[in-house]
Amino acid sequence: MERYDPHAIEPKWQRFWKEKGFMRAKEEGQKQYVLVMFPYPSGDLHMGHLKNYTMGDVLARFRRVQGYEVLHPMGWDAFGLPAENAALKFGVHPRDWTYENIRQAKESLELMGILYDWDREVTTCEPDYYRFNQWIFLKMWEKGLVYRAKGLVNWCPKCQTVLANEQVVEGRCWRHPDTPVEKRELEQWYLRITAYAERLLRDLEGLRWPEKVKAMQRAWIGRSEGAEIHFPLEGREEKVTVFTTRPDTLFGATFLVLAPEHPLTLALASPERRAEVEAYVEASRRKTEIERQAEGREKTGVFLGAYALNPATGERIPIWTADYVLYGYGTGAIMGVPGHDQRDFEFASRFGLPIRKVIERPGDPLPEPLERAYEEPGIMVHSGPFDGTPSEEGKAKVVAWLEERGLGQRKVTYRLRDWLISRQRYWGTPIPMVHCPRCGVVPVPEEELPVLLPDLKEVEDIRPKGKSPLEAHPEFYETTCPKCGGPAKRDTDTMDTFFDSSWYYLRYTDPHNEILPFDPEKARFWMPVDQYIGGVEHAVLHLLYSRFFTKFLYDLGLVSVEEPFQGLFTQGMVLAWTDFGPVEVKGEKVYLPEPTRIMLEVPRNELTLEEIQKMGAELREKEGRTHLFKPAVMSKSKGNGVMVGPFVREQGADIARITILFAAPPENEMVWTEEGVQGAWRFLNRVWRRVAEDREALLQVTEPLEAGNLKGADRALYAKLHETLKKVTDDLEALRFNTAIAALMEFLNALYEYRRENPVTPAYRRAILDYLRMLFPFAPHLAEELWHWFAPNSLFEAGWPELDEKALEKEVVEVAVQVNGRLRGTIQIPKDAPLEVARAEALKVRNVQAHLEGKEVVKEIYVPGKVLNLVVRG
RNA sequence: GCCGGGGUGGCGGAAUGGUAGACGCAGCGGACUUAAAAUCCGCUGGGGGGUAGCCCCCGUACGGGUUCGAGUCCCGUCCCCGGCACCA
Repeated sequence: MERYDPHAIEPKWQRFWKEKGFMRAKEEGQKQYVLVMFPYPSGDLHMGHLKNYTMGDVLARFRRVQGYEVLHPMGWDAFGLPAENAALKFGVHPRDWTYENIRQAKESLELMGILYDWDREVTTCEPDYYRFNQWIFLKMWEKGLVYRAKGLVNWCPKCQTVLANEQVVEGRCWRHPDTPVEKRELEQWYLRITAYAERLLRDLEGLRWPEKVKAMQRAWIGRSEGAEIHFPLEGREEKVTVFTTRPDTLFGATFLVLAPEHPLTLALASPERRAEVEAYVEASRRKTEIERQAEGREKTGVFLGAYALNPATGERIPIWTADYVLYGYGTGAIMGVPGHDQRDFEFASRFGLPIRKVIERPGDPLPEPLERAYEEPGIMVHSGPFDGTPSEEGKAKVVAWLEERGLGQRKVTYRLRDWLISRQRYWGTPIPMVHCPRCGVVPVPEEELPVLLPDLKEVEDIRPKGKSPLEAHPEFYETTCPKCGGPAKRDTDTMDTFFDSSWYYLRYTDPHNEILPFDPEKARFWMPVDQYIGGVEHAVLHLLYSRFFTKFLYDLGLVSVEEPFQGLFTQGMVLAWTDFGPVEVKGEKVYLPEPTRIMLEVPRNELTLEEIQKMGAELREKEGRTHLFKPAVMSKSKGNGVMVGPFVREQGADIARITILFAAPPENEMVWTEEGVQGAWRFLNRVWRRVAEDREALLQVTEPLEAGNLKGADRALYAKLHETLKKVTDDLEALRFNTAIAALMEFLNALYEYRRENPVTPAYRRAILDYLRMLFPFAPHLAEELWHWFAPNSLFEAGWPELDEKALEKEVVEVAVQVNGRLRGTIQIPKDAPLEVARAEALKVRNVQAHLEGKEVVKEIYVPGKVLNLVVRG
């Protein structure tokens, strides 16, 4: 008998599938769009990268054999900083570096047996693609969704470019977690995503997405209902408008606070206070987000020397500026209600401002003076005509009162900001705009697209310098104005690469279209993506932007759906045991040569054994020394990645696939281990041997299977086959790959058990062949090889086994017998046996008898096929 | 602090309100082998009892509750992971 040798069979079937084009997608029949977030091509791939694509491949194959037309495409998010950085480091052009990486990645994907419709490959750095970035940008411009504005923006000193709000994480650059983001005053391009805030929020409801991701998007959009209230100024015509969610506390507003950046802050400062106010504004502008946070929550601020009037009480109240008020939210100004907002309370306490109670706690009156702000609902007091009103009702009543007098109005505010898309970098899509000294900003006419990214040959040309590298290239920016024909200058910034990835899934539906980004009819056929698979790190980046783009294109009539991704699955990461270096162990303490921050808030170089255990780490001997090992996310920098090429060449693609899929539920983290690989190998080898040992006998079975007339072991095997089929099918539908494989292992055990006692029969033959069909999505090479021993066609053509519902109906079932809810035995009875039969059978069980001894049965609960519970007394 | 998700053997993890621990890893015992590997068979939550077939008790973070019956539902508490965080 031949041995299972993955190396001998895998390349053969990979070539076969490719030649046959089983994954070529056609617009006919029932469709399934299976999509995995396309990668940034960064080099050789390790198993951490491959988990996603393996999951997508399993699902795509499953859908294909189920009979769907499946769109399972792949492409490359090819613009971006790493290519430039590599160019700077190695002196190679970003394009060459990118394409070499794409070549390597493709090779890894093919080695794993992951099949795509490569005719639809999309690479975002190609002019054929990015010309439509420019096209979409111009359409947005036409619709008023693109604008240029000057303001304080986030600047990453490492990237040497501005960032969108979504790309700032805890005050730091998302790509450089060690680098605080600075603020700069710049004029930049924005997309008006805020115009879609309400729809982006509302349409989350219907999506089959993880609750976690929906919650993150909701929080990011940050809708809140309240009111804008206008406070007249003392001695001036203008008013200060504030936003509040608590109009019911208006009578308790004893001061106003403007954000330092608010235009009125400097304008309102009195001559005596001016210097101090200016200094405060200047200081807060210089502070990074990180520095602000480092100061703790200690409130700072200065009095402007100006006063406003509380529109409800007519009271004269002071106006301050403080950096706890954010310019970007609401109106950038608040009314200070220290009695009922803890932040205002702290501010008022620090600066001696009056604190007034205007909401009373029902049943348990608040102490006076207040010890802290009372923020819960209550009854309005000291509020003139509103006294006695419950505060929740008071909100609407106060707003109505204000509206009647023209002092304010109801208002819904969002935290979402417009998307800053300019980037001062080379390797991206040029922004198709021209600056004309006479006509101002003029869009490049559609027929002149694409605005080509010039091919900069010198590394120094690419290096970011705090402004766009293209700024140094007159051959690029010198142009004529499309409107007046006079000399003009092209915009030299490039687009955020998230623009590229915001519509790539639409390009797959029609990747070669030269006139439009895609044919609306083709998009209509394929959209929406039925199952999207990717990392949770894009919860408020790519996934939000893509939803925005889809809605925009929907409004243009180009897409028929308002939401791009019906189903979303966020997979867990792949970890590997990682050597964190030698350590010294003394008693209960472990000493590291350098301070570490693995799992610690503060870096330390001393750990206790208990801490090590708690963080899931281990001490292992290596070359005569003790090393600290701990599972860590596979990454190039840690050098702990199991590389695809070498692994597949030594062990095999199917083994890698099973290892990844079986180790843990796909949404969880998984640790790649040698034991896991061993287990996968054992499983597949067992499949091989089961089939190989019976190969000749199976070929000799010619009589057809009569499912209705099976007896004994054959009948049991057939029933188990269909139970397994149901389980595997359901699990695949829900992407529960680990339990699907567990069911396949269980059935394999049943096949071994069967053959210990029984010959090869038609029922057994059917079980083996259907088994291979079920195994196909998971371990396609092995399944295809074994299948071909018995059949001339491919498993792609064999289809998914049809479920025989009748086989699931057991005639004899095992029923648990409980006495007072505790298991005391089991009985075998016909499926539909009445209570009398079940009771009679149960009473024959000795252990049940023992527990009924001398007791009276007062109640019998019988769930046919499940349980008989005898409730006794005495 | 707020929001989301969790807490089940030595480990990864299974369980539509109905026999907790499927499947696998690790471990233990046996067969085969000169030996090892591989493979095959068996055992494997904790405690106790019995010559044995087996039986009993405890057990899904903790405390209550609903129910004939709770890992699953409800209330409260603790802990862990992830996200957000001066958003008025």
